[in-house]
Amino acid sequence: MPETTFTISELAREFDITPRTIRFYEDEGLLNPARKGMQRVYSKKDRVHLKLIVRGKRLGFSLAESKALIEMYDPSSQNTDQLQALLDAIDLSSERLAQQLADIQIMKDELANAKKRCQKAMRDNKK
Amino acid sequence: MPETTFTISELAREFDITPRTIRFYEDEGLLNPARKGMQRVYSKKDRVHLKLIVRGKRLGFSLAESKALIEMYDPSSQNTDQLQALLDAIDLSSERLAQQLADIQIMKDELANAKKRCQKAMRDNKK
DNA sequence: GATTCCCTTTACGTAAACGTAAACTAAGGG
DNA sequence: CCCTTAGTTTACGTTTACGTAAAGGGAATC
Repeated sequence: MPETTFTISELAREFDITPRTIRFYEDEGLLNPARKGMQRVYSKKDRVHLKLIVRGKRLGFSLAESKALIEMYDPSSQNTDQLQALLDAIDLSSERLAQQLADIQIMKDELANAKKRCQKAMRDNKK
Repeated sequence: MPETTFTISELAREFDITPRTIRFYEDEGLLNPARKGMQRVYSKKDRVHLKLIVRGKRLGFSLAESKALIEMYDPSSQNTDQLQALLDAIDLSSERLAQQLADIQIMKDELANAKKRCQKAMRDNKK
């Protein structure tokens, strides 16, 4: 059976962040680990949420945005208005990702050009 | 002949930021507009740089990173060591973009799933 | 039983990226 | 000549996302 719970430092190591950071995410309402006495005990679900936060950070998402993403995970037990708001939020996030995809394509092209110019400059330097 | 220079408020409108923000980028060394008396006069090149900054922001780049990207634009007049450092920086940025590309793909899938669950929950609510 | 870890809370500090307000200048219109 | 409309500098304020002590609890190990 694979490990089913995690300590704070295990997760910190895995995601290359500090325990302080993980506790901060909890303060901000993005995580809700169980407790065994005083100590936090993280479930697989908590780990999934943390993974989402870290991935969001790489894409420039604020913690508030990542929090919204986490809340998209369990749409049950919501009334119709909330569900509609969720759908709208999902569409908004999708648009943002599409924009980022386009931005990345442009940047990749520009970096490729920069690389060529750079290599040319190096050749010119040699002579 | 298309417009060849721009005022600060023109650029602010175009990129949906404030003049304060543009001046701040100048303070940080990311822009170097000409002056006509006291007023800043932005060239097409300045505009390209600003566009790069704004795109970088959408991808979560810090201003320091965007500054580095701008400096990749003109690799001439650099010695060999600097050029090698530039090439390394370009490769690093490319890796980062590749990671972001993968992150976006995962997020898109997850959002699609969330959307399905959400729509299902709405159907269940109706009944 | 003292040391060593790993965990905890509380709280002040900090860097980045601007926002906001004050006080001023310079150009153009009525 | 006054007013309005950009633009300018200077400077302090604010939010986000943590960093960094300080002070301590609890279990294991020497």
